[in-house]
Amino acid sequence: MISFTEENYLKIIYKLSAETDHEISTNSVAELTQTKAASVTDMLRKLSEKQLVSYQKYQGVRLTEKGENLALIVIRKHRLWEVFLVNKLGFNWDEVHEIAEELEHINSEELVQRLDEFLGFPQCDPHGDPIPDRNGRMPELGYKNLSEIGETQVVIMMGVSQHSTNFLQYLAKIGLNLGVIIEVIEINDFDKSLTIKIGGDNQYFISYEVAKNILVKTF
Amino acid sequence: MISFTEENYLKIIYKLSAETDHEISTNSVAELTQTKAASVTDMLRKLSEKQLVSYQKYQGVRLTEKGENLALIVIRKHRLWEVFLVNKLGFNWDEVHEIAEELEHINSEELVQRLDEFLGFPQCDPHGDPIPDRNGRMPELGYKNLSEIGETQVVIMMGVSQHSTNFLQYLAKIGLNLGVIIEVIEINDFDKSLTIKIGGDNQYFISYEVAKNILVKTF
DNA sequence: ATATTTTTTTAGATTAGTCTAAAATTTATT
DNA sequence: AATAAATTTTAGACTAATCTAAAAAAATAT
Ligand SMILES: [Mn+2]
Ligand SMILES: [Mn+2]
Ligand SMILES: [Mn+2]
Ligand SMILES: [Mn+2]
Repeated sequence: MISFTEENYLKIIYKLSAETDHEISTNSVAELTQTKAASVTDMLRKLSEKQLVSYQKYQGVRLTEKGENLALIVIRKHRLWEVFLVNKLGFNWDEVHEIAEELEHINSEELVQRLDEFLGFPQCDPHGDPIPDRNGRMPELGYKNLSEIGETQVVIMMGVSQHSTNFLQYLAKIGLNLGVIIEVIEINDFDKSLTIKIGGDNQYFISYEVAKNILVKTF
Repeated sequence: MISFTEENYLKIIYKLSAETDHEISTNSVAELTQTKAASVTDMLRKLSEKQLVSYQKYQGVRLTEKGENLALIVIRKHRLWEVFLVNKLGFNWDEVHEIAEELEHINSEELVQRLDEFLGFPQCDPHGDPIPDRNGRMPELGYKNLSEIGETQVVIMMGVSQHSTNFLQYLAKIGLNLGVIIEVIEINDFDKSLTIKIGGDNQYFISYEVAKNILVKTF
């Protein structure tokens, strides 16, 4: 069997792997698990024995197919529960991440299937992240980061790629909600910050850092 | 903070306390937690330090008010999740106990409140067990055990006080479902076993052991 | 090419929860 | 009341997950 803790490591290695095709470093895992590098080394050896990651000391780590499948199952559960919390229980999208961090470890395939059905087989979670199907296949939603959009283009906001309460509440404050129409007015060459128009109305100035974490759909 | 494991001990001590007004023995706790007496002793000392139980060595254990409140919160969560699984996800009542054993440890008051509301503030779970309110007060449902009912009396089945899959599937087989009408035809003096008529139709012979675990409402 | 810095691993300890085997205490039986 | 039996606790050990401090390896800078 796989423990709660092991599942968290797999999920975090998966997330880091999405951003690079190199092996993942011990330190970067330590940062996300909020543990020390020494603890990560121990866990990597254990996961490696279970054939969930391939790991050579000093060379970083990579998920095996088996490890990736398990990671995707956990992510599927996390995102389905987030949909449940928002669509059925009426939570705000900035309130659900922590609860889903617990719910994602509940162990029952039957439960996940029935939950999926109960929610109407959603394609993405309240933050716009795609939900893997029962076989771990991620639907391709084709969203882009707002930071990749050129001047004068008009897009619809579909999600975020950062879930911290801070960030989500900042977005709410300036009116960046799911489904709003965003026009890129101007991009500052120097720091890539941008001026945008939200809903054809208010004009706002946002940093590159913020834009990078906003998912949009082009027309 | 209180751990998953500690919560399970509290719940089990609560359950045992309902059947007696003596202190609870180390061995009886060990049996329900599926651990050894030595492990229970360790845990009782720990719970005692946290003021969740009162415990003197060799004298058995009893919940403090604080411990009882925590136990009731866990039981509330367990039963609400069981209602969710049956009423919303369409599980059978004999399939939900194990899953609820995991869900009951999810930590969020807000979640429990919203779930309660979403379910329409149910008074009892799919097995007929009362659901404590947010303050830990158990609704008084006034159900009796079928074993206490006299000959010729007619009652409605409202629940069970034993949740094992075995038992529930046996009930399903002979047609003892929630809401059925049961007439006590004859009680055997010797072993207290009884002959009953289910739904005005089929006549069945059931043991005292079974009757003791069936909750009924009189007219 | 060395030296310095950073990253990673090892060594040794700690805490929670569990176990077995032995000792202590309580309960039951003669 | 003394002995036997059952229950409970202690002692000592184990595993999972973590930590700090020191050692080893890799990356970077001179
Ligand atoms: Mn989340
Ligand atoms: Mn999400
Ligand atoms: Mn149950
Ligand atoms: Mn129940």
